[in-house]
Amino acid sequence: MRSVGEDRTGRAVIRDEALRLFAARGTERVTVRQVAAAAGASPALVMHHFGSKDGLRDAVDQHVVATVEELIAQLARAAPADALLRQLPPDSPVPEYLGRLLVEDSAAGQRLFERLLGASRDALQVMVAEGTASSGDDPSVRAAFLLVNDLAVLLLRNRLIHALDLDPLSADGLTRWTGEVANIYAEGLGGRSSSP
Amino acid sequence: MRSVGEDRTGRAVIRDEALRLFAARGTERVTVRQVAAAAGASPALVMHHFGSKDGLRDAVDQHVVATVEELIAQLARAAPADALLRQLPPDSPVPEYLGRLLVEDSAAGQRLFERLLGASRDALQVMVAEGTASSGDDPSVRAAFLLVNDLAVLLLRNRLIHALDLDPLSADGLTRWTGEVANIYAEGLGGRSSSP
DNA sequence: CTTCGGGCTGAACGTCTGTTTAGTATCCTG
DNA sequence: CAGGATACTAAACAGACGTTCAGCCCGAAG
Repeated sequence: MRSVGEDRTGRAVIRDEALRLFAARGTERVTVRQVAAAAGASPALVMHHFGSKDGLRDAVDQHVVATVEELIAQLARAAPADALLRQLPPDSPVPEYLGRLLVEDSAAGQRLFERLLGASRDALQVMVAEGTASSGDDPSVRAAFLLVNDLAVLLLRNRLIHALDLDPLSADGLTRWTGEVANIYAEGLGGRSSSP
Repeated sequence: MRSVGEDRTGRAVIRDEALRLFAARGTERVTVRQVAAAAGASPALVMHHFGSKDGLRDAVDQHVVATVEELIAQLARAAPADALLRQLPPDSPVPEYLGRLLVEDSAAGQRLFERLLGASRDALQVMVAEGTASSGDDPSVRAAFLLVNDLAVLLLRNRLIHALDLDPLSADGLTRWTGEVANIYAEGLGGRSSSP
């Protein structure tokens, strides 16, 4: 099955194609046969490697979570979550899959969210120590607010692309978005514009 | 099929039960047979009233969109989107369904998002006119940011419930959440606590 | 009373699903 | 070279799915 120039194992090819399809259409709307066809394999091979469709989904989950953990580890501290995404190729299916993972009621998604919330808490504490932020009346809620604001862009990316004609995860979009966010976080909604 | 004290039509019962199930599990994971059973009817009756499962989903979409439009209309101007949700019963399936509607790639969801973005723009302009906010360097992005921050709570509600042990849509949760948000919007992240 | 039409049902249909099975080719290992 | 694991396939299976169909029940209209 593997084509000549291909260095991934057949298992990895199937996993990657599943990731692409799951991200684009959602797990439920993608069949094992479609994954197999996209990977140039037979449905039975998918079962051979992953045991079941659930097993395939678990493997994709695990792969995406590992990718995200790696990104978090690279930017150890105080880096805005948006910046993480610059490290992914612009057509990566990871952000969209991540969105689905976080919205669905899966154990993997809940675990990941709690991990991210911890990272958000840490980042906030660093900023407090640096004097660039206050921890607010309710530090847990403040950290959660900062996190979900970053994640919202992921979850509503397609809505924003069509409504604003701007992909908030493109280079241009990221600049405009984070610019406005930094502005608000610095001085609140009332703050004078940075270019008055 | 209608029970004695029931004043809804059979059609409405099916639509409401479908809304409940779709909100909880997602459209794909709910079968026509499950909706029919929940409504105390036969699968064939669902088809009789809605033509197809897609027709049922369209009817639910339309009903939810109408509910939301009504809420928007009631609080004509400058009210935080969170406050809208106080008007719904605490166990209403509408917020969760709304979240799914906005995340999925449906035309209805896109239309609704654009409507909400318009409302957010209007609210921001009102605040600017009142002098309680600046329109920022990029008013469109600023309005979008404010909107998706409100929507993020909807989309990640279940994650927050489990991670913080706090439902941001409960009375208590809404107070804590909006308190922190108001704090940040008023003075930015660096602003001194409101109860020092 | 008859007729009509909408609410409603049980049973079936064809299709698609995830999965199993039995078997072939390929490659490493001893 | 023997032999056993591993990668892989075609074909079939059982069940669930959305949907269709023929017909029942019952209140309203003529």
